[in-house]
Amino acid sequence: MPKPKNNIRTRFAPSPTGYLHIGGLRTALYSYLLAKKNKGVFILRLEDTDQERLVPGAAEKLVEALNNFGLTPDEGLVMSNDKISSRGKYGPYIQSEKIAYYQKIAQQLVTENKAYYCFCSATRIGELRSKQRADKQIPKYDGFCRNIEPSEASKRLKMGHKAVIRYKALPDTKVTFEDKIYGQITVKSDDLDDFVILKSDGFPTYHLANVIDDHDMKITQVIRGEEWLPSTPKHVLLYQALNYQMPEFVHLPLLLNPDRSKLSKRQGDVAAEDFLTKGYLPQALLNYVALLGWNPGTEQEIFSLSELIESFSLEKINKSGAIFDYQKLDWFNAEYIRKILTGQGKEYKNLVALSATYLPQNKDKAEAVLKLFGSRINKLSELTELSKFLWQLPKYEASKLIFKKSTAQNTKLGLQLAYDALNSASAKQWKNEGLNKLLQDIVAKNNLTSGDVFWPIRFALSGLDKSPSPVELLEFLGKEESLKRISLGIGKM
RNA sequence: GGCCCUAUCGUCUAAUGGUUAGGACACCAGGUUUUCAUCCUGGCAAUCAGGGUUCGAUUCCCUGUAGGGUCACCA
Repeated sequence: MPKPKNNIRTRFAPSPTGYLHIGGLRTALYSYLLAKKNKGVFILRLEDTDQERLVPGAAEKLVEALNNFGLTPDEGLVMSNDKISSRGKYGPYIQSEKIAYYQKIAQQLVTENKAYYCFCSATRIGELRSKQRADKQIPKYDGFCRNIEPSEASKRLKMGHKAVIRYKALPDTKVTFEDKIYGQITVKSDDLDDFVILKSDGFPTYHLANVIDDHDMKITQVIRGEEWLPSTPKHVLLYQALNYQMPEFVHLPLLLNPDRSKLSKRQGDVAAEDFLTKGYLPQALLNYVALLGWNPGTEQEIFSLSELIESFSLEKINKSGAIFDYQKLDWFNAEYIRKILTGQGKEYKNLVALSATYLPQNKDKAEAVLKLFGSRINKLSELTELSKFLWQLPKYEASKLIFKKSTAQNTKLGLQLAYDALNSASAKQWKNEGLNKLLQDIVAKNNLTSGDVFWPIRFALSGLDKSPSPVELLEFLGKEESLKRISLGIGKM
Protein backbone atom coordinates (compact mmCIF):
# COMPACT_ATOMS: atom_id res chain seq x y z
CA MET A 1 0.00 0.00 0.00
CA PRO A 2 1.51 3.33 -1.04
CA LYS A 3 1.26 6.00 1.58
CA PRO A 4 -0.77 9.11 0.77
CA LYS A 5 1.60 11.39 -1.02
CA ASN A 6 0.50 14.70 0.33
CA ASN A 7 -0.20 14.58 3.98
CA ILE A 8 -0.70 18.32 4.18
CA ARG A 9 -0.47 19.96 7.58
CA THR A 10 -0.75 23.73 7.85
CA ARG A 11 -0.93 25.99 10.79
CA PHE A 12 -1.97 29.44 11.84
CA ALA A 13 0.41 30.63 14.53
CA PRO A 14 -0.45 34.10 15.76
CA SER A 15 0.98 35.85 18.74
CA PRO A 16 -1.60 36.79 21.33
CA THR A 17 -2.32 40.44 20.63
CA GLY A 18 -5.86 40.32 21.90
CA TYR A 19 -7.54 40.42 18.51
CA LEU A 20 -7.46 38.78 15.12
CA HIS A 21 -5.74 41.00 12.58
CA ILE A 22 -7.47 41.14 9.24
CA GLY A 23 -4.23 40.10 7.55
CA GLY A 24 -4.03 37.23 9.99
CA LEU A 25 -7.53 36.26 9.03
CA ARG A 26 -6.47 35.94 5.42
CA THR A 27 -3.36 33.99 6.36
CA ALA A 28 -5.47 31.68 8.49
CA LEU A 29 -7.98 31.32 5.66
CA TYR A 30 -5.38 30.37 3.07
CA SER A 31 -3.80 27.91 5.48
CA TYR A 32 -7.19 26.43 6.20
CA LEU A 33 -8.08 26.24 2.53
CA LEU A 34 -4.87 24.54 1.54
CA ALA A 35 -5.32 21.96 4.28
CA LYS A 36 -8.97 21.31 3.48
CA LYS A 37 -8.38 21.19 -0.25
CA ASN A 38 -5.92 18.36 0.33
CA LYS A 39 -7.83 16.62 3.07
CA GLY A 40 -5.09 17.72 5.39
CA VAL A 41 -4.95 19.13 8.88
CA PHE A 42 -5.25 22.75 9.96
CA ILE A 43 -3.61 23.59 13.26
CA LEU A 44 -3.88 26.55 15.59
CA ARG A 45 -0.88 27.31 17.74
CA LEU A 46 -0.11 30.25 19.97
CA GLU A 47 3.24 31.99 19.79
CA ASP A 48 3.40 33.67 23.15
CA THR A 49 7.11 33.87 23.80
CA ASP A 50 7.13 37.58 24.50
CA GLN A 51 6.62 37.88 28.21
CA GLU A 52 6.37 41.65 28.06
CA ARG A 53 3.45 41.63 25.72
CA LEU A 54 1.16 39.12 27.28
CA VAL A 55 -2.49 39.94 26.79
CA PRO A 56 -4.87 38.12 29.09
CA GLY A 57 -7.64 36.26 27.34
CA ALA A 58 -5.99 36.64 23.97
CA ALA A 59 -5.96 32.95 23.19
CA GLU A 60 -9.67 32.61 23.84
CA LYS A 61 -10.41 35.60 21.66
CA LEU A 62 -8.37 34.17 18.83
CA VAL A 63 -10.08 30.81 18.90
CA GLU A 64 -13.47 32.46 19.08
CA ALA A 65 -12.69 34.83 16.24
CA LEU A 66 -11.59 31.97 14.04
CA ASN A 67 -14.73 30.08 14.94
CA ASN A 68 -16.83 33.07 13.93
CA PHE A 69 -15.46 32.73 10.45
CA GLY A 70 -15.86 29.00 10.32
CA LEU A 71 -12.12 28.36 10.34
CA THR A 72 -12.17 25.75 13.04
CA PRO A 73 -8.82 24.12 13.65
CA ASP A 74 -8.55 20.35 13.45
CA GLU A 75 -5.71 20.34 15.87
CA GLY A 76 -4.12 22.59 18.44
CA LEU A 77 -6.13 25.17 20.30
CA VAL A 78 -9.86 24.59 20.23
CA MET A 79 -12.91 25.63 22.19
CA SER A 80 -14.82 23.07 24.16
CA ASN A 81 -17.58 23.99 26.56
CA ASP A 82 -16.64 27.67 26.32
CA LYS A 83 -13.17 26.86 27.52
CA ILE A 84 -9.98 26.71 25.59
CA SER A 85 -8.24 23.40 25.32
CA SER A 86 -5.74 21.54 23.18
CA ARG A 87 -6.39 18.74 20.79
CA GLY A 88 -3.78 16.65 19.02
CA LYS A 89 -0.66 14.71 19.79
CA TYR A 90 2.01 17.20 18.80
CA GLY A 91 1.50 19.66 21.63
CA PRO A 92 1.95 21.74 23.61
CA TYR A 93 0.28 24.15 21.20
CA ILE A 94 1.08 27.08 23.42
CA GLN A 95 4.74 27.93 23.22
CA SER A 96 5.11 29.21 26.75
CA GLU A 97 4.35 25.67 27.90
CA LYS A 98 7.35 24.33 26.07
CA ILE A 99 10.15 26.55 27.29
CA ALA A 100 12.41 23.85 28.74
CA TYR A 101 12.39 22.06 25.42
CA TYR A 102 13.48 25.13 23.45
CA GLN A 103 16.22 25.71 25.99
CA LYS A 104 17.46 22.20 25.61
CA ILE A 105 17.71 22.57 21.86
CA ALA A 106 19.40 25.94 22.08
CA GLN A 107 21.98 24.47 24.45
CA GLN A 108 22.48 21.57 22.13
CA LEU A 109 23.33 24.03 19.37
CA VAL A 110 25.86 25.64 21.69
CA THR A 111 27.39 22.24 22.37
CA GLU A 112 27.67 21.65 18.67
CA ASN A 113 29.37 25.01 18.27
CA LYS A 114 26.54 26.25 16.10
CA ALA A 115 25.55 28.83 18.66
CA TYR A 116 27.14 30.67 21.54
CA TYR A 117 26.41 32.48 24.75
CA CYS A 118 26.49 36.24 24.48
CA PHE A 119 26.88 38.33 27.61
CA CYS A 120 26.61 41.73 26.01
CA SER A 121 24.27 44.04 27.85
CA ALA A 122 21.32 45.70 26.19
CA THR A 123 23.16 48.97 26.71
CA ARG A 124 26.22 47.80 24.83
CA ILE A 125 24.12 46.48 21.97
CA GLY A 126 22.19 49.72 21.86
CA GLU A 127 25.34 51.81 21.73
CA LEU A 128 26.83 49.55 19.11
CA ARG A 129 23.82 49.96 16.95
CA SER A 130 23.63 53.69 17.18
CA LYS A 131 27.32 53.98 16.43
CA GLN A 132 26.92 51.77 13.39
CA ARG A 133 24.01 53.81 12.24
CA ALA A 134 25.93 57.01 12.71
CA ASP A 135 28.74 55.56 10.62
CA LYS A 136 26.22 54.62 7.95
CA GLN A 137 26.82 50.96 8.55
CA ILE A 138 24.31 48.18 8.72
CA PRO A 139 23.31 47.60 12.35
CA LYS A 140 24.63 44.17 13.13
CA TYR A 141 26.00 42.30 16.11
CA ASP A 142 29.78 42.62 16.08
CA GLY A 143 30.59 39.15 17.35
CA PHE A 144 32.06 40.39 20.61
CA CYS A 145 31.15 37.19 22.47
CA ARG A 146 31.56 34.89 19.52
CA ASN A 147 34.80 33.35 20.64
CA ILE A 148 34.40 33.10 24.35
CA GLU A 149 35.69 29.72 25.50
CA PRO A 150 32.93 27.33 26.61
CA SER A 151 34.60 26.94 30.00
CA GLU A 152 34.68 30.69 30.43
CA ALA A 153 31.07 30.96 29.38
CA SER A 154 29.85 28.38 31.85
CA LYS A 155 31.88 30.04 34.59
CA ARG A 156 30.14 33.34 33.92
CA LEU A 157 26.74 31.67 33.75
CA LYS A 158 27.39 30.07 37.14
CA MET A 159 28.23 33.47 38.54
CA GLY A 160 24.74 34.49 37.45
CA HIS A 161 25.63 36.64 34.47
CA LYS A 162 22.74 37.24 32.12
CA ALA A 163 23.21 35.82 28.67
CA VAL A 164 21.41 35.18 25.42
CA ILE A 165 22.22 32.46 22.94
CA ARG A 166 23.09 33.57 19.45
CA TYR A 167 23.18 31.51 16.33
CA LYS A 168 26.64 31.45 14.77
CA ALA A 169 26.20 32.30 11.13
CA LEU A 170 29.05 31.14 8.94
CA PRO A 171 30.70 33.80 6.80
CA ASP A 172 31.06 33.66 3.04
CA THR A 173 28.23 31.30 2.33
CA LYS A 174 24.93 31.68 0.61
CA VAL A 175 21.53 30.74 1.89
CA THR A 176 19.08 29.75 -0.79
CA PHE A 177 15.53 28.68 -0.47
CA GLU A 178 12.50 28.27 -2.64
CA ASP A 179 9.37 30.20 -1.86
CA LYS A 180 6.20 28.86 -3.40
CA ILE A 181 5.04 32.35 -4.28
CA TYR A 182 8.20 34.37 -4.81
CA GLY A 183 10.43 31.72 -6.27
CA GLN A 184 14.08 31.21 -5.46
CA ILE A 185 15.61 33.62 -3.00
CA THR A 186 19.29 33.81 -2.21
CA VAL A 187 20.92 35.79 0.55
CA LYS A 188 24.59 36.08 1.48
CA SER A 189 25.27 34.89 4.98
CA ASP A 190 27.28 38.08 5.55
CA ASP A 191 23.99 39.93 5.38
CA LEU A 192 22.75 37.86 8.25
CA ASP A 193 23.31 38.74 11.85
CA ASP A 194 24.37 36.40 14.61
CA PHE A 195 20.77 36.43 15.64
CA VAL A 196 19.44 35.65 19.08
CA ILE A 197 17.64 32.34 19.44
CA LEU A 198 17.22 32.28 23.22
CA LYS A 199 16.58 35.42 25.22
CA SER A 200 18.09 36.15 28.59
CA ASP A 201 14.79 35.41 30.32
CA GLY A 202 15.08 31.88 28.99
CA PHE A 203 12.35 32.27 26.39
CA PRO A 204 13.07 31.46 22.77
CA THR A 205 12.78 34.07 20.05
CA TYR A 206 10.29 33.65 17.26
CA HIS A 207 12.92 32.19 14.97
CA LEU A 208 13.81 29.30 17.21
CA ALA A 209 10.39 28.48 18.58
CA ASN A 210 8.76 28.72 15.20
CA VAL A 211 11.22 26.38 13.53
CA ILE A 212 11.10 23.84 16.33
CA ASP A 213 7.33 23.84 16.51
CA ASP A 214 6.77 23.62 12.79
CA HIS A 215 9.07 20.65 12.79
CA ASP A 216 7.53 19.02 15.84
CA MET A 217 4.04 19.52 14.49
CA LYS A 218 5.07 18.13 11.11
CA ILE A 219 4.00 21.24 9.28
CA THR A 220 4.35 20.78 5.55
CA GLN A 221 3.60 24.35 4.40
CA VAL A 222 4.67 27.40 6.32
CA ILE A 223 2.13 30.00 5.27
CA ARG A 224 2.67 33.52 6.58
CA GLY A 225 2.87 37.16 5.57
CA GLU A 226 5.51 38.55 3.26
CA GLU A 227 7.05 40.50 6.11
CA TRP A 228 8.69 37.22 7.11
CA LEU A 229 10.49 36.79 3.85
CA PRO A 230 13.65 38.64 4.97
CA SER A 231 14.07 36.48 8.06
CA THR A 232 13.38 33.20 6.35
CA PRO A 233 17.11 32.62 5.66
CA LYS A 234 17.59 32.52 9.42
CA HIS A 235 14.98 29.84 9.65
CA VAL A 236 16.57 27.92 6.82
CA LEU A 237 19.85 28.02 8.72
CA LEU A 238 18.15 26.64 11.79
CA TYR A 239 16.42 23.88 9.88
CA GLN A 240 19.82 22.87 8.55
CA ALA A 241 21.58 23.18 11.89
CA LEU A 242 18.95 21.05 13.57
CA ASN A 243 18.78 18.55 10.76
CA TYR A 244 15.10 19.15 10.27
CA GLN A 245 13.34 18.52 7.04
CA MET A 246 12.55 21.82 5.34
CA PRO A 247 8.88 22.66 4.91
CA GLU A 248 7.55 24.48 1.90
CA PHE A 249 7.57 28.24 2.41
CA VAL A 250 4.56 30.19 1.25
CA HIS A 251 4.81 33.92 1.79
CA LEU A 252 1.67 35.89 1.16
CA PRO A 253 1.64 39.39 -0.34
CA LEU A 254 0.75 42.03 2.22
CA LEU A 255 -2.56 43.71 2.81
CA LEU A 256 -2.09 47.43 2.37
CA ASN A 257 -3.44 50.75 3.58
CA PRO A 258 -4.74 53.11 0.90
CA ASP A 259 -1.28 54.74 0.89
CA ARG A 260 0.29 51.35 0.11
CA SER A 261 1.95 50.87 3.46
CA LYS A 262 1.38 47.72 5.45
CA LEU A 263 -2.19 47.57 6.72
CA SER A 264 -2.14 49.14 10.14
CA LYS A 265 -4.29 50.20 13.02
CA ARG A 266 -3.45 53.82 12.43
CA GLN A 267 -5.38 54.02 9.20
CA GLY A 268 -8.53 52.14 10.10
CA ASP A 269 -9.77 48.97 11.64
CA VAL A 270 -7.55 45.94 11.49
CA ALA A 271 -9.28 43.72 14.01
CA ALA A 272 -11.60 41.26 12.33
CA GLU A 273 -13.96 41.54 15.29
CA ASP A 274 -14.38 45.25 14.68
CA PHE A 275 -15.75 44.55 11.24
CA LEU A 276 -18.24 42.16 12.71
CA THR A 277 -19.45 44.66 15.28
CA LYS A 278 -19.84 47.21 12.51
CA GLY A 279 -22.29 44.93 10.83
CA TYR A 280 -20.21 43.11 8.28
CA LEU A 281 -21.10 39.47 7.88
CA PRO A 282 -18.31 37.00 8.51
CA GLN A 283 -18.99 35.24 5.19
CA ALA A 284 -18.71 38.53 3.31
CA LEU A 285 -15.50 39.58 5.00
CA LEU A 286 -13.98 36.18 4.46
CA ASN A 287 -15.06 36.17 0.83
CA TYR A 288 -13.59 39.61 0.23
CA VAL A 289 -10.33 38.87 1.96
CA ALA A 290 -9.97 35.61 0.02
CA LEU A 291 -9.89 37.58 -3.21
CA LEU A 292 -7.16 39.91 -2.01
CA GLY A 293 -4.04 38.39 -3.48
CA TRP A 294 -5.69 35.34 -4.92
CA ASN A 295 -8.09 34.71 -7.78
CA PRO A 296 -9.99 31.63 -8.81
CA GLY A 297 -9.07 31.88 -12.48
CA THR A 298 -12.70 32.43 -13.35
CA GLU A 299 -14.92 35.48 -13.08
CA GLN A 300 -16.77 34.20 -10.08
CA GLU A 301 -16.58 36.52 -7.10
CA ILE A 302 -19.08 35.24 -4.61
CA PHE A 303 -17.77 32.18 -2.83
CA SER A 304 -18.96 30.19 0.13
CA LEU A 305 -16.28 28.68 2.30
CA SER A 306 -16.76 25.29 0.71
CA GLU A 307 -16.57 26.82 -2.75
CA LEU A 308 -13.33 28.46 -1.73
CA ILE A 309 -11.94 25.12 -0.65
CA GLU A 310 -12.95 23.74 -4.00
CA SER A 311 -11.33 26.51 -6.05
CA PHE A 312 -8.28 27.32 -3.99
CA SER A 313 -4.79 26.82 -5.25
CA LEU A 314 -1.42 28.26 -4.29
CA GLU A 315 -0.55 28.84 -7.94
CA LYS A 316 -3.18 31.56 -8.22
CA ILE A 317 -1.77 33.65 -5.41
CA ASN A 318 -0.02 36.73 -6.71
CA LYS A 319 3.03 38.57 -5.55
CA SER A 320 2.09 42.19 -5.11
CA GLY A 321 0.38 43.66 -2.09
CA ALA A 322 -3.29 44.52 -2.22
CA ILE A 323 -4.98 47.60 -0.85
CA PHE A 324 -7.84 46.83 1.47
CA ASP A 325 -10.76 48.56 -0.19
CA TYR A 326 -13.73 49.29 2.04
CA GLN A 327 -15.97 50.06 -0.91
CA LYS A 328 -15.56 46.67 -2.40
CA LEU A 329 -16.01 45.08 0.99
CA ASP A 330 -19.25 47.04 1.33
CA TRP A 331 -20.39 45.66 -1.97
CA PHE A 332 -19.67 42.11 -0.93
CA ASN A 333 -21.52 42.64 2.31
CA ALA A 334 -24.51 44.16 0.56
CA GLU A 335 -24.57 41.27 -1.88
CA TYR A 336 -24.61 38.79 0.98
CA ILE A 337 -27.35 40.63 2.81
CA ARG A 338 -29.52 40.77 -0.28
CA LYS A 339 -28.86 37.16 -1.13
CA ILE A 340 -29.64 35.92 2.36
CA LEU A 341 -32.81 37.99 2.41
CA THR A 342 -34.26 35.99 -0.45
CA GLY A 343 -33.97 32.78 1.54
CA GLN A 344 -35.60 31.56 4.70
CA GLY A 345 -33.11 29.16 6.18
CA LYS A 346 -30.63 29.24 8.99
CA GLU A 347 -28.64 32.05 7.43
CA TYR A 348 -31.77 34.14 7.26
CA LYS A 349 -32.60 33.57 10.90
CA ASN A 350 -29.06 34.43 11.76
CA LEU A 351 -29.23 37.67 9.84
CA VAL A 352 -32.41 38.66 11.65
CA ALA A 353 -30.78 37.92 14.98
CA LEU A 354 -27.75 39.96 14.04
CA SER A 355 -29.91 42.83 12.90
CA ALA A 356 -31.68 42.87 16.22
CA THR A 357 -28.47 43.89 17.91
CA TYR A 358 -28.62 47.16 16.00
CA LEU A 359 -32.18 47.79 17.12
CA PRO A 360 -31.84 47.45 20.87
CA GLN A 361 -35.18 49.15 21.57
CA ASN A 362 -37.08 47.23 18.93
CA LYS A 363 -35.50 43.82 18.71
CA ASP A 364 -38.81 42.15 17.91
CA LYS A 365 -39.16 44.28 14.77
CA ALA A 366 -35.82 43.25 13.35
CA GLU A 367 -37.23 41.02 10.65
CA ALA A 368 -39.67 43.68 9.41
CA VAL A 369 -37.00 46.38 9.49
CA LEU A 370 -34.69 44.16 7.53
CA LYS A 371 -37.38 43.63 4.94
CA LEU A 372 -37.76 47.38 4.65
CA PHE A 373 -34.09 48.29 4.40
CA GLY A 374 -32.27 45.16 3.36
CA SER A 375 -31.69 46.36 -0.17
CA ARG A 376 -30.64 49.79 1.02
CA ILE A 377 -27.75 48.99 3.34
CA ASN A 378 -24.16 47.93 3.03
CA LYS A 379 -23.80 46.89 6.63
CA LEU A 380 -26.26 46.04 9.35
CA SER A 381 -25.21 48.90 11.62
CA GLU A 382 -26.87 51.30 9.18
CA LEU A 383 -30.20 49.90 10.30
CA THR A 384 -30.11 51.91 13.50
CA GLU A 385 -30.06 55.27 11.76
CA LEU A 386 -32.26 54.35 8.80
CA SER A 387 -35.07 53.01 10.92
CA LYS A 388 -35.25 55.92 13.32
CA PHE A 389 -38.33 57.52 11.78
CA LEU A 390 -40.30 54.34 12.34
CA TRP A 391 -40.27 54.81 16.08
CA GLN A 392 -41.09 58.50 16.28
CA LEU A 393 -43.39 60.90 14.49
CA PRO A 394 -41.64 62.61 11.60
CA LYS A 395 -41.14 66.37 11.50
CA TYR A 396 -41.19 68.13 8.16
CA GLU A 397 -42.34 71.19 6.23
CA ALA A 398 -45.80 70.97 4.68
CA SER A 399 -44.45 71.89 1.26
CA LYS A 400 -42.43 68.70 1.25
CA LEU A 401 -45.65 66.71 0.93
CA ILE A 402 -46.12 68.01 -2.60
CA PHE A 403 -44.46 65.97 -5.30
CA LYS A 404 -42.43 68.09 -7.70
CA LYS A 405 -44.86 67.44 -10.56
CA SER A 406 -47.93 67.88 -8.40
CA THR A 407 -49.94 70.71 -6.87
CA ALA A 408 -51.09 71.55 -3.35
CA GLN A 409 -54.65 70.95 -4.38
CA ASN A 410 -54.07 67.51 -5.82
CA THR A 411 -51.86 66.54 -2.94
CA LYS A 412 -54.46 67.43 -0.40
CA LEU A 413 -57.10 65.63 -2.36
CA GLY A 414 -54.91 62.59 -2.76
CA LEU A 415 -54.11 62.46 0.92
CA GLN A 416 -57.72 62.87 1.95
CA LEU A 417 -58.98 60.22 -0.42
CA ALA A 418 -56.27 57.88 0.68
CA TYR A 419 -57.07 58.51 4.31
CA ASP A 420 -60.72 57.68 3.81
CA ALA A 421 -60.00 54.59 1.81
CA LEU A 422 -57.41 53.35 4.25
CA ASN A 423 -59.65 54.12 7.16
CA SER A 424 -62.28 51.77 5.84
CA ALA A 425 -59.81 49.15 4.72
CA SER A 426 -60.12 45.76 6.32
CA ALA A 427 -57.34 44.03 8.15
CA LYS A 428 -57.24 41.57 5.32
CA GLN A 429 -56.62 44.34 2.84
CA TRP A 430 -53.73 45.70 4.92
CA LYS A 431 -51.17 43.83 2.98
CA ASN A 432 -48.85 44.69 0.18
CA GLU A 433 -51.14 43.81 -2.76
CA GLY A 434 -54.30 45.04 -1.13
CA LEU A 435 -52.82 48.37 -0.15
CA ASN A 436 -51.24 48.83 -3.51
CA LYS A 437 -54.51 48.19 -5.29
CA LEU A 438 -56.30 50.53 -2.97
CA LEU A 439 -53.93 53.38 -3.76
CA GLN A 440 -53.87 52.62 -7.46
CA ASP A 441 -57.64 52.77 -7.52
CA ILE A 442 -57.59 56.22 -6.02
CA VAL A 443 -55.24 57.40 -8.71
CA ALA A 444 -57.29 55.85 -11.49
CA LYS A 445 -60.75 56.84 -10.32
CA ASN A 446 -59.99 60.43 -9.54
CA ASN A 447 -57.90 61.40 -12.51
CA LEU A 448 -54.84 61.86 -10.34
CA THR A 449 -51.23 60.84 -10.92
CA SER A 450 -49.19 58.49 -8.81
CA GLY A 451 -47.24 61.44 -7.59
CA ASP A 452 -50.39 63.02 -6.21
CA VAL A 453 -51.05 60.03 -4.00
CA PHE A 454 -48.02 57.84 -3.43
CA TRP A 455 -45.54 60.60 -2.77
CA PRO A 456 -47.47 62.55 -0.11
CA ILE A 457 -48.42 59.40 1.72
CA ARG A 458 -44.88 58.18 1.72
CA PHE A 459 -43.73 61.54 2.95
CA ALA A 460 -46.38 61.83 5.61
CA LEU A 461 -45.36 58.45 6.90
CA SER A 462 -41.61 58.95 6.78
CA GLY A 463 -40.87 62.65 6.66
CA LEU A 464 -37.96 61.77 4.40
CA ASP A 465 -36.92 62.45 0.82
CA LYS A 466 -35.75 58.89 0.52
CA SER A 467 -37.50 55.95 2.05
CA PRO A 468 -39.16 52.66 1.28
CA SER A 469 -42.42 52.78 -0.62
CA PRO A 470 -45.68 53.97 0.98
CA VAL A 471 -47.18 50.50 0.76
CA GLU A 472 -44.26 48.99 2.64
CA LEU A 473 -44.47 51.69 5.26
CA LEU A 474 -48.20 51.31 5.69
CA GLU A 475 -47.72 47.64 6.22
CA PHE A 476 -44.98 48.14 8.74
CA LEU A 477 -46.60 50.96 10.72
CA GLY A 478 -50.05 49.40 10.82
CA LYS A 479 -53.41 51.00 10.39
CA GLU A 480 -53.57 53.11 13.50
CA GLU A 481 -50.13 54.66 13.29
CA SER A 482 -50.41 55.17 9.54
CA LEU A 483 -53.72 56.99 9.75
CA LYS A 484 -52.35 59.13 12.53
CA ARG A 485 -49.40 60.19 10.44
CA ILE A 486 -51.51 60.81 7.36
CA SER A 487 -54.00 62.92 9.22
CA LEU A 488 -51.14 64.94 10.67
CA GLY A 489 -50.03 65.48 7.10
CA ILE A 490 -53.43 66.60 6.02
CA GLY A 491 -53.50 68.98 8.93
CA LYS A 492 -50.39 70.68 7.63
CA MET A 493 -51.89 71.38 4.21
C1' G B 1 21.57 53.25 3.98
C1' G B 2 22.26 47.36 3.30
C1' C B 3 19.39 43.26 1.93
C1' C B 4 14.84 41.42 -0.11
C1' C B 5 10.24 41.94 -2.79
C1' U B 6 6.87 44.25 -6.20
C1' A B 7 5.00 47.09 -10.69
C1' U B 8 -1.98 46.04 -15.97
C1' C B 9 -7.89 51.06 -15.30
C1' G B 10 -8.57 55.22 -8.92
C1' U B 11 -9.02 49.98 -6.35
C1' C B 12 -9.10 44.29 -6.64
C1' U B 13 -7.69 41.54 -10.74
C1' A B 14 -7.78 38.41 -15.89
C1' A B 15 -5.09 37.48 -20.37
C1' U B 16 -1.32 36.81 -24.25
C1' G B 17 5.20 36.63 -27.89
C1' G B 18 0.27 38.82 -32.45
C1' U B 19 -6.54 40.47 -28.40
C1' U B 20 -10.80 46.28 -30.10
C1' A B 21 -5.97 44.31 -23.20
C1' G B 22 -11.41 41.14 -20.32
C1' G B 23 -14.24 41.24 -15.51
C1' A B 24 -15.62 43.35 -10.67
C1' C B 25 -15.90 47.67 -7.20
C1' A B 26 -16.17 52.92 -7.41
C1' C B 27 -17.68 56.86 -10.63
C1' C B 28 -20.86 58.98 -14.73
C1' A B 29 -25.24 58.68 -18.03
C1' G B 30 -29.90 56.43 -19.39
C1' G B 31 -34.20 53.06 -18.37
C1' U B 32 -37.80 51.15 -14.60
C1' U B 33 -40.27 53.40 -9.96
C1' U B 34 -44.21 58.14 -6.20
C1' U B 35 -38.72 59.03 -3.78
C1' C B 36 -34.51 56.13 -2.46
C1' A B 37 -32.39 51.39 -2.92
C1' U B 38 -32.71 47.04 -5.80
C1' C B 39 -32.84 45.69 -11.03
C1' C B 40 -31.56 46.51 -16.47
C1' U B 41 -28.58 49.12 -20.44
C1' G B 42 -24.50 51.98 -21.71
C1' G B 43 -19.97 54.97 -20.71
C1' C B 44 -15.19 56.68 -18.57
C1' A B 45 -10.64 54.44 -17.31
C1' A B 46 -4.69 50.67 -17.35
C1' U B 47 0.06 47.46 -19.35
C1' C B 48 5.88 52.88 -14.85
C1' A B 49 10.24 54.65 -18.17
C1' G B 50 14.41 53.62 -21.36
C1' G B 51 17.21 50.08 -23.75
C1' G B 52 17.75 45.29 -25.80
C1' U B 53 15.98 39.95 -27.87
C1' U B 54 12.23 39.30 -31.76
C1' C B 55 9.03 39.87 -38.00
C1' G B 56 6.26 41.45 -33.61
C1' A B 57 6.73 42.71 -26.47
C1' U B 58 2.35 44.76 -22.06
C1' U B 59 4.34 39.64 -21.79
C1' C B 60 11.32 37.44 -22.03
C1' C B 61 16.26 40.05 -20.46
C1' C B 62 18.95 44.46 -18.56
C1' U B 63 19.02 49.26 -16.44
C1' G B 64 16.50 53.09 -14.28
C1' U B 65 12.30 54.96 -11.55
C1' A B 66 8.63 54.40 -8.03
C1' G B 67 6.48 51.87 -4.04
C1' G B 68 6.76 48.37 -0.15
C1' G B 69 8.96 44.97 3.43
C1' U B 70 12.92 44.12 6.71
C1' C B 71 17.34 45.09 9.31
C1' A B 72 15.22 43.84 18.20
C1' C B 73 16.64 39.73 23.89
C1' C B 74 8.61 41.85 19.01
C1' A B 75 6.25 38.58 16.49
